[in-house]
Amino acid sequence: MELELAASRLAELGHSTRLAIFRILVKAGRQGLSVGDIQQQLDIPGSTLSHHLARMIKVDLLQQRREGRTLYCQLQFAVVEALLGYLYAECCVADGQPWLTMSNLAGAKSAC
Amino acid sequence: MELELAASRLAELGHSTRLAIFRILVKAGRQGLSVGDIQQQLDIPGSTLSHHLARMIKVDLLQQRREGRTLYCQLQFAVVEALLGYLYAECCVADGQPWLTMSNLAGAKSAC
DNA sequence: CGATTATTTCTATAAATGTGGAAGTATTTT
DNA sequence: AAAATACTTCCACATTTATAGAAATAATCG
Repeated sequence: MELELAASRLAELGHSTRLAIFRILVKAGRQGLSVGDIQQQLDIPGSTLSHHLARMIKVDLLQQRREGRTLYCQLQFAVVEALLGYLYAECCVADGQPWLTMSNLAGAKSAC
Repeated sequence: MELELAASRLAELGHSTRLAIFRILVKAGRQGLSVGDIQQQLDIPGSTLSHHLARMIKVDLLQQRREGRTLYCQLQFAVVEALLGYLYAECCVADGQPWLTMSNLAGAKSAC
């Protein structure tokens, strides 16, 4: 992933409402969650939510699929993985040696 | 790190100029790099660069230290680590099992 | 078909952001 | 002390973004 694309995706994650959506959708897993359910969890107007979802879709962070009159949002897990991979790659080497190691992350990750 | 703080930091990384600064400063390591050197690498007006640096400083992504008339910028590596750790933690579990594994990341990381 | 549900698109508006020239500040040099 | 260097702050302006009500679209139900 090139810098411009990574930046545009990070920018979308860089908003509290959208980061909250991201969290909800990670938890929801591959099958996703309906817009209405997301709205209920966030308690924001539909048009506002729709705006944020559209932005995330635009940069491929998520997808929607329709089932009847319900729209389900699913995270594009591969894209998220690529984005984190990009960041991680950027953080590979500082002072001539890896500074962000797997175990550093594992430490942070252990909190979950 | 709470959601609001993480979002504000992601937002700062979510701009191509600032993400470029981030890359440069990772490479520069702990001792950092002067504003002038960053400016030379990016080829942008000083006032614009200063604006972006100020934003990154505001969310603790970087620090400045003065040496004579030169200001050195250093990444706050611990903060970056915490931010990535937060993201990883959020990505821990999907569909009742870990989906972003260390080896997934290692794959992405191997590109560097 | 008309009503209901689910969600988006339209529209307006306020606030934040990005950009860069010009002027100002800090520090060193001569 | 004046000049030079290294930046920042101030300012103005254009663009983007966030928010949310109202109207429109899509799909199902009675």
